[in-house]
Amino acid sequence: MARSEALLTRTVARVLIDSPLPQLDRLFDYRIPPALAGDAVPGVRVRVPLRSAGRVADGFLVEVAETGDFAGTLSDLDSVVSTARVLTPEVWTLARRVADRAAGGASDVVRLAVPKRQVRVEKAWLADEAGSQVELVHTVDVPDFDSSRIETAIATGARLVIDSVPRVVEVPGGRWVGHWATEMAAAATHAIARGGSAILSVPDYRDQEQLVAALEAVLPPERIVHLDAKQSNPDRYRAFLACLGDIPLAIVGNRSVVYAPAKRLSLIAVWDDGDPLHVEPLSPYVHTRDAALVRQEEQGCALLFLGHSRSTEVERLVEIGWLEVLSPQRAYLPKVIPTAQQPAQDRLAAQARIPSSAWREARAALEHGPVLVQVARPGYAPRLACASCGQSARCRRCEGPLGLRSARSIAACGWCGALATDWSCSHCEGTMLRLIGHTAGRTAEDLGRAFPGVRVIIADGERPILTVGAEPALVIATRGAEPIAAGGYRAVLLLDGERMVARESLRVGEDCLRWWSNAVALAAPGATSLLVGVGGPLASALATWRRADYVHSELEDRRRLRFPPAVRVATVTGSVEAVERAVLSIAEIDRVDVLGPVELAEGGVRAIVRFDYGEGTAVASSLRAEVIRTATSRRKRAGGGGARIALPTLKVRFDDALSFDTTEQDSATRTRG
DNA sequence: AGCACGCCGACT
DNA sequence: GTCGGCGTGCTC
Repeated sequence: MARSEALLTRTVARVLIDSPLPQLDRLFDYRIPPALAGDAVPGVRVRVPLRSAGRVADGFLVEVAETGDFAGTLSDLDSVVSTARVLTPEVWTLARRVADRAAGGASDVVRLAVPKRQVRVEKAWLADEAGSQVELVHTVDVPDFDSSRIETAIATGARLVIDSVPRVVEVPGGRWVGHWATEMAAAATHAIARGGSAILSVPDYRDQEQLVAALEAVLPPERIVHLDAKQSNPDRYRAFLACLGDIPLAIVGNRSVVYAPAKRLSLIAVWDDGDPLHVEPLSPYVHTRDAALVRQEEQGCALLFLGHSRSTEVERLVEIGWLEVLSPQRAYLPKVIPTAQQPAQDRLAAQARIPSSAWREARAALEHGPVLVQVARPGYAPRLACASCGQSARCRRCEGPLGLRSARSIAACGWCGALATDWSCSHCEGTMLRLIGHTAGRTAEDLGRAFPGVRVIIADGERPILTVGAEPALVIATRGAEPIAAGGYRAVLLLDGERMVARESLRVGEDCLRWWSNAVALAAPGATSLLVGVGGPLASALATWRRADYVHSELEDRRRLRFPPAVRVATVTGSVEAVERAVLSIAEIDRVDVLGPVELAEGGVRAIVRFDYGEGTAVASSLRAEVIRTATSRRKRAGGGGARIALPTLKVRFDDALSFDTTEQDSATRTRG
């Protein structure tokens, strides 16, 4: 009796409206009419009236309460769309926290977390209540690692960085995969054997294929579920609903899999967090790494970052003690030799610009099996450099890259907008600037001709190839699109290092190290990798395989210059007045500094705001308030004549890895290959 | 976004 | 007198 009375008083439904509008990004209270009391439970999809009768909006019922915080009279819930409780409390909390951290809307995150409803799929799932029988799962030791460390991590909810073994291995079924995939799969068996689920996030489908192959070797098929963008809507929804069931699963997918409604989540593992595909391209642009960190904190599950190299973000977390490093039990040192750009003796090799030592090495290796040639992607934007020493031209004030807004204009800083009027080179004191254009890419035909009589395989974005056999072949691949060779490559040639290093980006160093390390990890044991035309600390970091030392010093530089990830950044874009007000709203916060604003070619301006991690909450909530204010109050932009263009409203983007780069090139070509 | 409310110009 | 223009503001 007391129970039904309690039920009767709990008649307020708190609802998240499914809308991208920032001013609707909060909970709305509705009365639950008695007829809906049974179905109106947290997590279900609902329809609610909004503003006026007749107008209904979709939403999610987030909680049921006795009283709301709304003073006026409540409207009635219109209907409960279905009894499936698709927005679990954990995922709701995660979405809210992640959105707040990025000054975005929770429903934008929920839209990534909960796929579009598929009525047929949902009905079938609701009808199939009887839990199917499941096989017992046996744990598998994490190869080459102290498995007890990973077991303990999963039991205690620890956070680890795993230096993956740079090898390829054969899994039952004859598939060759990266060793990292077997590491991740083995960790998942430990989570599932303890009765918990594992979320495994990889940047792209090529990685996913390897991981699924590794999982199939150690788990029964009904324990593996994938959730990714390439699936059809019904498949995706079916996989999503499967996560809600009682059976612990290995849930595999790309970036948005971190929001999967995993039952009793005990592990999140992220492969290669430095890959830009881990950045969500939709607002609020949350990185897999950040969502995973928030979710780990919230749910106390274990968190693993696996990679062949380390991002500066992960390095920072290691240095502040948030992550612990786990290395293989014995050191795997791939043989990497940096070679100078000396001309080849062979005429055809010289024409293809392959140094003689590299050519000899490849020639010999081709007797025994496949050889990988990694090349850069075509086409980088031109940059400004010192005319005498060739070093990239940097702003005297903030170290930003100089660029030309138009062909005849004066050089200006891409970050702070300062004009480079009396520029002089910080390396050689030269005062003349020169525009460096693209270097003609070496064609695959040129490369093939240098090795007459050898089969040539080309792998890039247009010609994706996942695997090649063990027989001799010259495999020419753009970075990131390298196929896996059965048994590993007999030699690896990293040809375009010089061009990759010349890319105008804050992240060049760590990116190059990641591209090269991932290619080197495809070599057979004992095979040589040659890094052509690159010297200095980057080359020696690769040759000594002490990549963490390099990333450490890179992070030191960023600290000195107050660049991310030593600090956090937010880009604020919009009309002059809107950006001005937004910047003003955070001016009082400690140690906030502003670069710019600079004018944008598309109209409007952009400022970059820098702040310490500790001030993130304050900065995000102030900027969010400004976004809501600009969206609500109609901008009256008379201007006299009536040139009232649809001015860009205020946009805020946190932690954009590219915000310090002038070449937006890579944002357009972010997909691999 | 939509949609209502509100406060000034030319209409039966 | 009032019908309707769109600038302004709110949505439980």
